[in-house]
Amino acid sequence: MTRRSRAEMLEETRAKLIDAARSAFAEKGYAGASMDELTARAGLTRGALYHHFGDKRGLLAAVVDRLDSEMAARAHEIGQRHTNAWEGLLAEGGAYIELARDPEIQRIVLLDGPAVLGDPSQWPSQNRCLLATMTTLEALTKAGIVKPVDVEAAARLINGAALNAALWVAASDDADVLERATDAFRQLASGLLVTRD
Amino acid sequence: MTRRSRAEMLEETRAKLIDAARSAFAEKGYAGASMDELTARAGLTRGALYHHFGDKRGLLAAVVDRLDSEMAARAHEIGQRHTNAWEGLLAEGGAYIELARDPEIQRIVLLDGPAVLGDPSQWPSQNRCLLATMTTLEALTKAGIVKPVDVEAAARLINGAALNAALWVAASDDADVLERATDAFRQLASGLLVTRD
DNA sequence: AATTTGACATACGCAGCGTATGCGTAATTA
DNA sequence: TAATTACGCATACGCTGCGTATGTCAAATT
Repeated sequence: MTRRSRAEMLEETRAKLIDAARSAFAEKGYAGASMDELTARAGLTRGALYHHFGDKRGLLAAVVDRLDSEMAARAHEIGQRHTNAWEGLLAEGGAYIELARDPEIQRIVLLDGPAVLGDPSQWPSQNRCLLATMTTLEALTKAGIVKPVDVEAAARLINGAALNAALWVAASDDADVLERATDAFRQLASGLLVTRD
Repeated sequence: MTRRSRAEMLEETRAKLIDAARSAFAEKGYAGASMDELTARAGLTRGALYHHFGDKRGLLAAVVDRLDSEMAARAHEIGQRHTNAWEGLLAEGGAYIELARDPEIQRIVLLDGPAVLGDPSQWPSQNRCLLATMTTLEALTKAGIVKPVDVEAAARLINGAALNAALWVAASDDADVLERATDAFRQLASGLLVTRD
């Protein structure tokens, strides 16, 4: 049996709670998820929860922060794969659309998150996805590929469009909706280009 | 004293409840609003509420439907003011951004609505805003001003971008953010044009 | 005039959150 | 190493608030 320090145990408990909350929130939604059941499933009680996260909201914030990081990392990595920077931006947007098809991300980050925590752009996670897009856009303007635009504004609109599209894609069973959404996304984004297509 | 038929009373009660719910949801949020307090403020009890709307969710749906209609009407009317159809579309988008600055619309339609009722595109109101945008886009493509695009997909992305921008504008105190958002919106939308600017 | 319908009020039960409190073990100090 | 403190977590309690079952009375129907 490995000896475990107190700090290690603490981290493990936090992780167990976040994991349990992640599935519970995804399955039942934030309001529908019971803290009693959630903590019990993690082999703990509500006591642990309030000790670490203050309240139910705090737990959601922690879960959202986790998911937000994972999304940004994956999308940015996909964008990096492209040697062509412009194609990279498009791929990044497409990645958001695909990522947001994940039921966990939809329910927690896109639906319950904003309602409970308020506007995403004010989240302490600083909306890493947004920052990633801004970085990419910045590089594209400096390279003269994209018109000199307000980078933050453009990034927000692009992300908003992509995430909204994702909700649409996810809600419809039609298989070709994903393609329709990505196509339209490319067309819209081309509005930022210096030269067309 | 005017004589009132039973049907008139019914409509009046519904209206009183919807009005009360509208302010309550806007002020405290959906979860934070108490049905007891809400109905009492309207001079009624929860009995009336469950009789007319089934449950709390049903009441929210009714309120959202109301707001959705109002938004679509106002935005479309603003769009119609322009003789130039393309400028009309841009104005319509701009109108959404401005409309969504209304705290009631933000909180109820943009934040709580999706969380409680699910993806807006599945709402029974059929998202009148979306339909309005689609109609405008359809006309523009037929006129050869806009590239032949998937109208529904494009409309969804445009609306998503606009509504997201609105959340941003509302959350920041900066006065010039509204202008930055609308400018970026125009640039993005120009991606749909056959010829540039 | 008798009966039915329907719009609301009243009453009840139960789930679930937050807080106050208690307990035991690991860290700290001497 | 013995005594004390700190802290991670469990237990216990009260309160709010939703949904439902039931009651009531006036309007509509016959």
